[in-house]
Amino acid sequence: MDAGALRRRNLSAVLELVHRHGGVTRADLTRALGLNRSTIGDLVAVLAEHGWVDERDDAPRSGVGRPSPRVAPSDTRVVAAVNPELDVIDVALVSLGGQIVARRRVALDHVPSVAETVELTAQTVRELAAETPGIEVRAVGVAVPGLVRRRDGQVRLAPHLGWREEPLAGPLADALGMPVSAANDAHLGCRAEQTFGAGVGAGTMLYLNGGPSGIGGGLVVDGRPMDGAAGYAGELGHLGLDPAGPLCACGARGCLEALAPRDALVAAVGLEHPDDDALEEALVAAVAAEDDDGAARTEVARQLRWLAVALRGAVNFVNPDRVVLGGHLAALWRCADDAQRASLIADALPASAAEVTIEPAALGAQRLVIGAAELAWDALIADPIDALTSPALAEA
Amino acid sequence: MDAGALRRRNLSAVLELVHRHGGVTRADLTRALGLNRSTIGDLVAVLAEHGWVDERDDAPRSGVGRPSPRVAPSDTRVVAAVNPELDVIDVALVSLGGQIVARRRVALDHVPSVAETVELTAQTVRELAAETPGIEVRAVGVAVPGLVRRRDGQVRLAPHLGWREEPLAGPLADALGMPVSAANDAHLGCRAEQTFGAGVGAGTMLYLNGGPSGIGGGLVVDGRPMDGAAGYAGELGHLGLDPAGPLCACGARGCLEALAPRDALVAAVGLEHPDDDALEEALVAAVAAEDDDGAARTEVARQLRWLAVALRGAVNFVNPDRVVLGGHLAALWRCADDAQRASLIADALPASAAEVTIEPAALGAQRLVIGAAELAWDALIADPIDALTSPALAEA
DNA sequence: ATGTATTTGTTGGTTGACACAACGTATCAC
DNA sequence: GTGATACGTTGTGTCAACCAACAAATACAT
Repeated sequence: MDAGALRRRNLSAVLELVHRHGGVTRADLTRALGLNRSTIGDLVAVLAEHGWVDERDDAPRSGVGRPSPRVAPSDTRVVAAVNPELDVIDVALVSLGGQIVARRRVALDHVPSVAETVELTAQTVRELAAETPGIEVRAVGVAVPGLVRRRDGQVRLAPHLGWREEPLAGPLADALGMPVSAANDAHLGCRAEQTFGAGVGAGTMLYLNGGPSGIGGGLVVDGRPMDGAAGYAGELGHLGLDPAGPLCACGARGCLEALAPRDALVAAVGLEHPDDDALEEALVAAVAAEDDDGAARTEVARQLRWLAVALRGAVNFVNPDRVVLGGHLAALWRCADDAQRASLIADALPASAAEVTIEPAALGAQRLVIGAAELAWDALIADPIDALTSPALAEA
Repeated sequence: MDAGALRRRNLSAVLELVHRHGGVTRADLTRALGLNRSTIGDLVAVLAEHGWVDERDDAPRSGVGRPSPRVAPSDTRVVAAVNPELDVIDVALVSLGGQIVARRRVALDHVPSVAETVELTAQTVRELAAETPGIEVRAVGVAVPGLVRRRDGQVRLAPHLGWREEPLAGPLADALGMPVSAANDAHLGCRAEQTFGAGVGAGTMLYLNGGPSGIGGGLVVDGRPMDGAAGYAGELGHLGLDPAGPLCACGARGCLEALAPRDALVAAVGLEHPDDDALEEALVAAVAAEDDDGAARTEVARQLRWLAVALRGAVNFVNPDRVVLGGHLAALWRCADDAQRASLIADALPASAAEVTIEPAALGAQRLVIGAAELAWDALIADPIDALTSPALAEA
């Protein structure tokens, strides 16, 4: 590691702190990084000069002494976040600090092909960029509902979209002329919750998300999101819990995903195609109702029991300090009573269970685009020097 | 990160390479670290001056050009590795590079208390150090058969030894006057296999070890051993696989550990208290025998099926590129036929299963002391500058 | 055997990043 | 207002790594 790498590392550390906190004072930076005031001033000056951060005088006064200026993310340096789904392509521009500065949901009347997705995405990103004067898009992150190979952004299998072995990041990078990364949507939901949601401050975090197409998740180890060998880590839906259980889409029996399906909850409350908020509301109401016939309450209790078995194994396995539940698993959590909540990790080894807190996801519908933006920011934050001179999609 | 930290980091990187490879040429170091020849020369000179490495002229000639001297670990700088067990305390001195330079197994006629363990260990370390002229012991690592809190080396629960909430690292550090770390034995077996055994080169590795007291394990993420929030990660024996299964010692039903116990294999081959090698030999023979009555073969097949369920879930969860099996699980692997071996991950998601290789552990009976030594080396390698001036237990 | 190409170690000077100390400035408490 | 506190700024110092030139040691070709 040479001196240049040292500079890069420190710039990266400053940028990361500004990103995670959405703005910090220079005094905070000196304390957090242990560097000299003059060095921090130098680092911030470099970043400000290139337009990555702005220095403002709006920091809250914290006590006696000369006030320290706030180093705030610039809203002219953004990444694009993309989330293709069944009937919509969700595109957003996200600034340092995780703020969504522009967003457009492109409605579709059919399930998009990869080629269509690439074209519509590129077009939408260009349009959004053109609408905001002075903005520069520097990278793209894509959240795909399926298995994505991290190193080249190849979609291995997205059953929902009918995609199989389709290159995605490459063509989109060609179309937009900037780096593109892609990853699994649940992974990126985990990223988002970790950075800005219910996982802030967690060291080792387990994230489980329940959606219409199954249960996915992510794992954070020592504050770093874990990808696994190829980027498929976190598929918690396919823990085998019961050899006598129902057949799962994956071909095995008794997967968590088959034992606690979202569909069953939807059916129990008698709704059609509710979003997560509507499902949660209906479930909480149904469980709370005294005159409930019991279908919802029974199904909730049943799914909670299986969730407990899965969590017992997973908590023993990775010893997390936080577990975050999203999608319909968050709905289960919200309508569980205290005894049910306690039972979720009651059977885990006491030493591991003692240090873990369970929380519902906090970011709601913005989770995936924020997570995708995190993915795009990764490389830029890790190597700000290269990014300073890299090509950008400037305003038209 | 200041310039001093840069120096520390580079010294650490050199030391780590020398450690992992048991000696490398200076030319290798320049290539691996991307530093200038003169810088490498300087770094090596510092380490050699303080006695951590030796420069020798015995490097294999690799081609034209001036030969590069080999930077080899010195065998005078060692750490102590300790493994208390039911009837023995295993103590070894291990040099950089993982070479055991001295070892003594202190036999006991009863299960030792923590106080006895501390005293016997301290005494044995001092004796071993006194036997070898010029040797300096700089740190201690302890492999404990139980749950150990990493940050302070407190034994939470070691049922085998009857220890519960016993401080261990602190008293031993006081007795020997040097830093002491302690961790779970399966964790450290994982460390050893990762660094010097079947896990060399793996990025994400899953390690499962089967022993008389249950099934433990460890997880390596991006080349770094994962501890979890408090150091209890890797307890793979308590994945819940069958709600109708037998009761486990942990209180839950259908844990892997209860479904694939070592005892059942021992009983099937009719041995009494065999070590792992004897068990493996007997199992392989029993399964291979044509006139086998089937007890061993049936039990092996049954355990392999449960192991497959556990591996399916774990492989889907963490997407490893390598799975290493130790203890009686290695014996299972060795006597499995090709179809059985393939079935171990046949049910995992194809994308994840495609990249994983399964291997039996390679290090045998030295695994735990080597792993414990790795633990002790950690801090020294991470911060060689401090270690240069730290107190040492020199020869008497 | 001799010369040439190749690779590496060594040396002295240069560069770059951060630390340090002194000073200027802004706020708070009294 | 005055002192205390905290912080930014500036010029100088220090340390680690780089670089270029040279020397040394080997392989290979003739």
